[in-house]
Amino acid sequence: MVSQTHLTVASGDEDSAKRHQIMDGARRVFMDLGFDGASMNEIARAAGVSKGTLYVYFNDKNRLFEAIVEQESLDHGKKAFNFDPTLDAETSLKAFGRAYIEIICRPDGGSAVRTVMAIAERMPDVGRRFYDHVIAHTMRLLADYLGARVKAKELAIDDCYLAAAQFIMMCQATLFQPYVFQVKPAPTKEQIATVVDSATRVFLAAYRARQK
Amino acid sequence: MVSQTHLTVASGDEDSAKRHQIMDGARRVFMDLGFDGASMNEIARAAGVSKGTLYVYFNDKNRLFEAIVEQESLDHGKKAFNFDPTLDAETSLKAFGRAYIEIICRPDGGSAVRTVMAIAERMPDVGRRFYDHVIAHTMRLLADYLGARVKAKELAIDDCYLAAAQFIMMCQATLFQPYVFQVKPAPTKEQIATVVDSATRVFLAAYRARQK
Amino acid sequence: MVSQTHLTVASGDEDSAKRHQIMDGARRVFMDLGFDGASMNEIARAAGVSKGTLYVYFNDKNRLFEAIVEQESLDHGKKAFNFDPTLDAETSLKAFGRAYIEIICRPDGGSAVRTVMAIAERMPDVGRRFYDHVIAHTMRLLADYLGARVKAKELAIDDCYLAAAQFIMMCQATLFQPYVFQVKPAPTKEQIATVVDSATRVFLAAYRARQK
Amino acid sequence: MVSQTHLTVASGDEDSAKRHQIMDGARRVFMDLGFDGASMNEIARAAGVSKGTLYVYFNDKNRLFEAIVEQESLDHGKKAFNFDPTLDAETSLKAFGRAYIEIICRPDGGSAVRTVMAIAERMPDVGRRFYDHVIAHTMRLLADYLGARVKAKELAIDDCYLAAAQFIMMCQATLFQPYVFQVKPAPTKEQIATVVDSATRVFLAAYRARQK
DNA sequence: CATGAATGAGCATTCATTCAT
DNA sequence: TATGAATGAATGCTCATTCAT
Repeated sequence: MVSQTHLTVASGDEDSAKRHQIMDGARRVFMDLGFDGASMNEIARAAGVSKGTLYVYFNDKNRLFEAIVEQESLDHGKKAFNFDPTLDAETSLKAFGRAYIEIICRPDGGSAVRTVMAIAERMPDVGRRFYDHVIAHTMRLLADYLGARVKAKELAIDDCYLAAAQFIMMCQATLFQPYVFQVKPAPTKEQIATVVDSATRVFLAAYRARQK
Repeated sequence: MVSQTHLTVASGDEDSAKRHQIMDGARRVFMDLGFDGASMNEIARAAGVSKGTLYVYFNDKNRLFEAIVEQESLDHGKKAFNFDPTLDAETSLKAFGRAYIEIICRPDGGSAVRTVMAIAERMPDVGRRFYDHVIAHTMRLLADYLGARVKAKELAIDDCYLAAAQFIMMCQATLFQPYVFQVKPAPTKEQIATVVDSATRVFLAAYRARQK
Repeated sequence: MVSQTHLTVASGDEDSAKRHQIMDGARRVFMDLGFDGASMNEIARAAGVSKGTLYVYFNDKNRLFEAIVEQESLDHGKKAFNFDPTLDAETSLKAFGRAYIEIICRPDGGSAVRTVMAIAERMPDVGRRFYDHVIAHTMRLLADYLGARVKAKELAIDDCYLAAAQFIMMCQATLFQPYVFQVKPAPTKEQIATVVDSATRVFLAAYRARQK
Repeated sequence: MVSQTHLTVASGDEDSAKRHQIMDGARRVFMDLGFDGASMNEIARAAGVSKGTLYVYFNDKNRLFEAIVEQESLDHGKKAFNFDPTLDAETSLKAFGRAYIEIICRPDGGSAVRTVMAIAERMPDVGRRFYDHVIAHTMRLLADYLGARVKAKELAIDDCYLAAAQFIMMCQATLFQPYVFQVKPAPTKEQIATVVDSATRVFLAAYRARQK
């Protein structure tokens, strides 16, 4: 039995409906307005609970924010980018690239990155954990896959983690930054396909094992 | 009662010494603490002027912030990454890549990206202009250089802007995000060299024109 | 819907075990932290009941506090400082003085005085009743005893109530105020003896009947 | 030049008119309602300034309260109970006793004792300093005077400090406690005279040197 | 033009109280 | 009857902004 709030152990557990309701409202407000821009008043309104109730479930604004980022991280981590190590690189990279960009360029995806990045200086732990769970985690998954393809002699890569990062970054080219800086709306599937395909081409040109 | 001194132009010029003094102080505070974290009090202290004086030169906090981002954009734009279109790609790309990463991963450089990104949802114009002047501008410069090298038959590229973006993104791989999420300090020159060299290799593997 | 359980008498009796349980917890919290410093939450915890139950037995915080002060008064009043009107003054005064100081300088005794005094301006009735039941009551007991000794020709006193007050106040000299202002801890039995003995000496020097 | 507030050094010094204005308003509210009962809003209203201004002159509510108690202590300490060591005891004691009771039973005087006593448990330093500057200080003055009269062979006292405390406490008999518990209004001069005269009589009966 | 004292709306947080279960 | 989740008014405090000097 995990007692998570200090005084009044709030209705049931970490998984109470109210708790979810609060986190849902808070996520929207935090992601839209940033940590400082979001007021507990507005969060309460968005969540459809009273201000007091917020504090029954979360000790303070920081803790509420951290809980949301943590949740976001877990959700993200669960999106298993099902890498099949026996599948060929071109197919896998394209599929992964599309899925990845679709996630981070969805309203909430981008906002989470932006929101956490914004607060990282003042809440380094939050930044660190988010980076590790969301960004580095994905890179590690991809790196592992690449390692498998190296073993399978399809690819020739020295530093698989660096290569994974390169691929992920290339997939974002011309898509993520305009989106996060509010220059363009979320990219269409076609735009994503174009960029991811190009990234895949470049990647394979450099890293495909030269067959004899 | 005739109001003459309303718009941005206040006492004297846009270029008065006081104005610069204020902007210098404000830049430091904004970049360190973010828009919301920066208080006008602290800005006044950092700038060495009184709080009232701030409002003589800038109508409000937003305008002061916008002026600083604008200035930052211009400064950045002036950093002509002197591309010599006659120089070969490998040399040019490596030189550019290193200079670029050193800039965006310098404490203040990174903070500007982070700070503007953080506020982009609430101040879309600021985000847009920053993106255009700083990020897209650099990509266009690189794209133009790449175009020249295509013309010179050294490179074979369909979409030079996309290619430019790919290169710039690859240069950031494993460097910029850990830095901006406070996971790692600013990268050393050696780390930068390693990543940029690898990006260059990948890039050229894909885009070097096949000599007959 | 007939509301039956509104006034002070709730579940069962004024003397129900729950009621006592609540008052015991509340007394500790109120005396430690003062009226404003005590929160109903903490009182509920100290009493081992839920917050809601507090309101079943007491209409509100004020009423709970009043009930406790009343109880305290009654308890205090019951501490019959068994004056034997046939006993000689010196013995009786010393015994009474020691007992009295030990009571008001015990952590809880002093806290009650302090706590009630603190709130007296905002809850004059509470102050009045406490003064009457606790302080004046004791003075009257002592005054009555002194009256008996006057009748017995041992003492010569015009205003026995004033004399009683004088003795009681003298007993507190250098003991009660440092204690209540947190300058010194509760006095030891030796310190009490010294001060009470001195008070008795002064008192008798002034009020002992001059024997023919 | 004493800089007393941290950021904006408030208008001039510790003695600025505004500061006094705030303290005057705050004193009334604190003494009437106690520390917890007084809200900064009400204090601002009573002082005729805005809430923000309160915080320009005092870091927080505690500091404002402490400043007032300190001021009260100083004021009290300055009330030199001009003891002339050559004057006879009866005259001096009566004069002192009346002056003393008039002070501590004046609306504000009594409230200060009550207010400080009430908070002493949570702000021990405040209690200690008040006790030392106000209560013990006066006792020391009287004790010194008594010492002089002992030297002059008018009085015979072992422990002058204890004797001083006894006299001061006796003067309060039937006056201070009913007043502070809101049972009676501040005593009249006649009531004070009666009690002080009686205290003096008792005191001298015990402590007058026996002339041969 | 420059100042900095003053403002008051806004913030995060607490807590006495209510009420469905 | 007893609970404890939920409430929302009130609190201490901050800070962008104004304005008399």
